[in-house]
Amino acid sequence: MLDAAAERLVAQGYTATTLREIAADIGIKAGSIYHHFESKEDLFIEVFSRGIEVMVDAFVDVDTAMNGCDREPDRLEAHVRAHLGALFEHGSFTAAHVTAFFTAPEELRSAIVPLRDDYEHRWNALLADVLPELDSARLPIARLFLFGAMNTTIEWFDLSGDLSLDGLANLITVQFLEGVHALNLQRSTR
Amino acid sequence: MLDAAAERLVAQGYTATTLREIAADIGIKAGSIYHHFESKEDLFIEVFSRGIEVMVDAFVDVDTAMNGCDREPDRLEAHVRAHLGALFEHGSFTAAHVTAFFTAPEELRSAIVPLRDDYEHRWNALLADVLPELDSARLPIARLFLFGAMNTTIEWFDLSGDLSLDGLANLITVQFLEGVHALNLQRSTR
DNA sequence: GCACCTACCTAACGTTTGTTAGGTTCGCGA
DNA sequence: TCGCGAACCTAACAAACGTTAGGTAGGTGC
Repeated sequence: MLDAAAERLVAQGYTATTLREIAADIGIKAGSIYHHFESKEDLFIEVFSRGIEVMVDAFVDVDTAMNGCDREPDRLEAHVRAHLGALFEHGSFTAAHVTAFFTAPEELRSAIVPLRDDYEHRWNALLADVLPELDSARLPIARLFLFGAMNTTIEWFDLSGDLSLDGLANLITVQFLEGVHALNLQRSTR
Repeated sequence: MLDAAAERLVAQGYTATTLREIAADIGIKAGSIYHHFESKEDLFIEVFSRGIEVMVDAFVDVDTAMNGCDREPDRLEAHVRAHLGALFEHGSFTAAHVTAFFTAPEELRSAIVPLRDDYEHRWNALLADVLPELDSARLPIARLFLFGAMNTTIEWFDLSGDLSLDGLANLITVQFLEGVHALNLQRSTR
């Protein structure tokens, strides 16, 4: 049922997704949803929360697996790969979150924001490690750049195409890192 | 009226934007909208179309202004600046297009796709000039990268902040170009 | 065998939506 | 001055929405 809700979210956004559709997808009637959730808002809070949980879990997994790694670029690439994995390989929750979060009403969003902040803080800490030359003002911008590059892939990347998720993660990581380095060079030589 | 519709689109998406709201914003009643447009779909087709027109106009302007320019990176940066300008400086049409296009029903989208294709082709041609070393398979991916970087700025960039639009355009262009160069180096030395 | 809970259903409610038919106001051209 | 069309209004329509109250089938524990 949560899966069905997430898939509808990806395809149609919050307002256009009706409880009757979700119910029909799993073979029950709309009223029965209220046996499991108090409201439409409640249901989608759960969906969006799981979307972040999937991302955070993937992040933590990489952190522990990469514990002894001393090559920072490799650590970053592993995390990029994990984020893309959350988007494409672990159901529709993360994809629903990334595409439909801003289509949800404000009251719902504010309930989710703390979870989002947690995930963003983890990335800020990671980027501060990988790119120690970046001052604290530029760091969030760099993160937003990277998030933009990763999250817009859901609009065009095809899992069954020529490019693999590993390849895509490498592409994004290299392009991001070299881009940031180039910006630093440009600034310091001016 | 089109402006009001565009602003509502940015804030709420397609389905959540009602004709009564738009009418109230400009001081008329919902029924009166049908004197100017045949349907809600028709109204928003016009909004989305203008969103692209603004981008295409900005693109063409740069093309003519930069006619005698032989430094390709500068040409690219000017186009990036123009795209960002369309997003932030020429009303809400382009912003509405970029944020809400995927929240619109499929029938409406398919009416707009040809216009989108036209704009994408212009960018493909531009990138083919600026990055002649890129083969035709990688070129659309590079464009999607760049579009992702530019379009996600509407979610966080603040016109009244420290960073100017010129500065942002330079940031994105340098980061993009150097990233692509680095990828090519990595490939050719393997 | 009885009570009870979970999971679902039916049927309706009030509201809001896009849309329409018919009427009013106002300004311009002949 | 008359006619006409553009711009807008009122009032309602059917459909769809989230939501609720009350009822039913089946399994579990005592």
